[in-house]
Amino acid sequence: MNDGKHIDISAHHSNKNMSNTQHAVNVLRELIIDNRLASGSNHLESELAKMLGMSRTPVREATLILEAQGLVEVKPRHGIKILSISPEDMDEIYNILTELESLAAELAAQKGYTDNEFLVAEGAIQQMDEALAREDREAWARADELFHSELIRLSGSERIGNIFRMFVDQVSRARKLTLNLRPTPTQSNEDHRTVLQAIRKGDAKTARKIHRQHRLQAKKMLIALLEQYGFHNV
Amino acid sequence: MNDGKHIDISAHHSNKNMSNTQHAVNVLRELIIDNRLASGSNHLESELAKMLGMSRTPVREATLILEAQGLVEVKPRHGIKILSISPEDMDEIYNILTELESLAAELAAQKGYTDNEFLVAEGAIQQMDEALAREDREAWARADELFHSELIRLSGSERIGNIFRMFVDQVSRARKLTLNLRPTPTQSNEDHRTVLQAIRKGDAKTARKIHRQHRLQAKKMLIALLEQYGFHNV
DNA sequence: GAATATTTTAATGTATACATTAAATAGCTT
DNA sequence: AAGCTATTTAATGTATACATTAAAATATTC
Repeated sequence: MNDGKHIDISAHHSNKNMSNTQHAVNVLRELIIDNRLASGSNHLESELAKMLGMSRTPVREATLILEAQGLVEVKPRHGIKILSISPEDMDEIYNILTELESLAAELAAQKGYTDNEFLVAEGAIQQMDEALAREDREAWARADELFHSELIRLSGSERIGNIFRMFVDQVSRARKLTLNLRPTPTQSNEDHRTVLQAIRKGDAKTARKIHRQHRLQAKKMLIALLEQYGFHNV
Repeated sequence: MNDGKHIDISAHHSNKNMSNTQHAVNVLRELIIDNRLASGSNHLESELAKMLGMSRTPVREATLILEAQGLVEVKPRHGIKILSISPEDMDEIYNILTELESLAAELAAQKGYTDNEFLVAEGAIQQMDEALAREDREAWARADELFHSELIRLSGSERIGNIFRMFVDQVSRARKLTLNLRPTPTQSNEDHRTVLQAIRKGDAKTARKIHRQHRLQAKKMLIALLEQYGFHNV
């Protein structure tokens, strides 16, 4: 069921004090969002266990956790399926992310943070500017991710964070795929600046509104790209 | 770690063709949301396994799934902890439910459903009226739940549904607790009618707005009750 | 030869034995 | 007796053997 290709699973995870189950979750998650375990592919428990150098037990546990996070589907006699994402899935997920992030922006604005709480978010915006200036899209994407997760962090809601990360993982492959197909994201940087400014001023309504528009715009663009290039299952 | 009290786990689940793991998830979930496994209590794997009449393996798998759904916390040497809900948690969860349901209302309105698609939602509203008339709060709560989950169903989004159910489960005990403490929910019935009317007319904006207000109002009332009665951990 | 019944196979589901390890306890040392 | 160390204990974490079962392969019937 696998081509036997060697897969480097050393990853960036210090296996120290970590159960095999947790390690399996981390490694499999990384393999999936990096598209090294191809979306749509099926894998036997024993295959994954062999690959990860452990027995089936922790692998089974890991796949159940990953299933709860929407990354795989465990189908009794057909192996563990790496779920793919269609334009319709993107629409669904971005709708949810839009709501969660808009809520996060609103909550962050209501917190009355002091200036030094925004250092990371500001840094992210600056990195985005710099990346854009030298046309480094990878760097831009990393900074963009940082800004968005920082926004979530500033909301102070652990639960929003959990759901957010879950869905960001689900769309990760599609995001990477469109990174070099999309137009230069100048508007994004502008939007982020405006949102952060509103949060800083405690203007929850504006923060919410602008961020919402920002996300809806991104959704529209991404889905159009996926459809234009015929990516029906990423 | 348990008082040994007999617990009826026959539940309403036909164990037919269902794995022990799935069965354990269903039974434990029900015991938790019914408060028969007290919030805050800790339980050993072996204790739960004995209670459910199966080995530790499927119980372990079940607890991992329930942990991913936010109902328990698996703490290595302290057992499986049934998570309790504070007023702050309620605030967090209701904020998320508000966004998800408002989104669902908007999406439902955009679907252009025909009249017979609203039969269940209408039935729920009617049941709520009847329950209110005879002051049967249990029946009212059931019908209210039905209306809300029907709204989610009408959104057509499986993912919204999954997250929705997850958080509804998490607040279930608090909800039951406040059911007989809250004022007569006449406004709720009115709101539901208005939202459904907007959805029927395809007025997404209104559906969203009214439902949002409806939920924010409910949140405020519930949290006030919890604090007023000193329920810091439900 | 197509359709059906039977056997085989291979994967998952489950129980259990064992390994590991954090906490509790007992035993020293001063 | 307080504080440290060693030992014991009990729970989780993991591997593995076994049970179950869906799918595949084979045999059988007409």
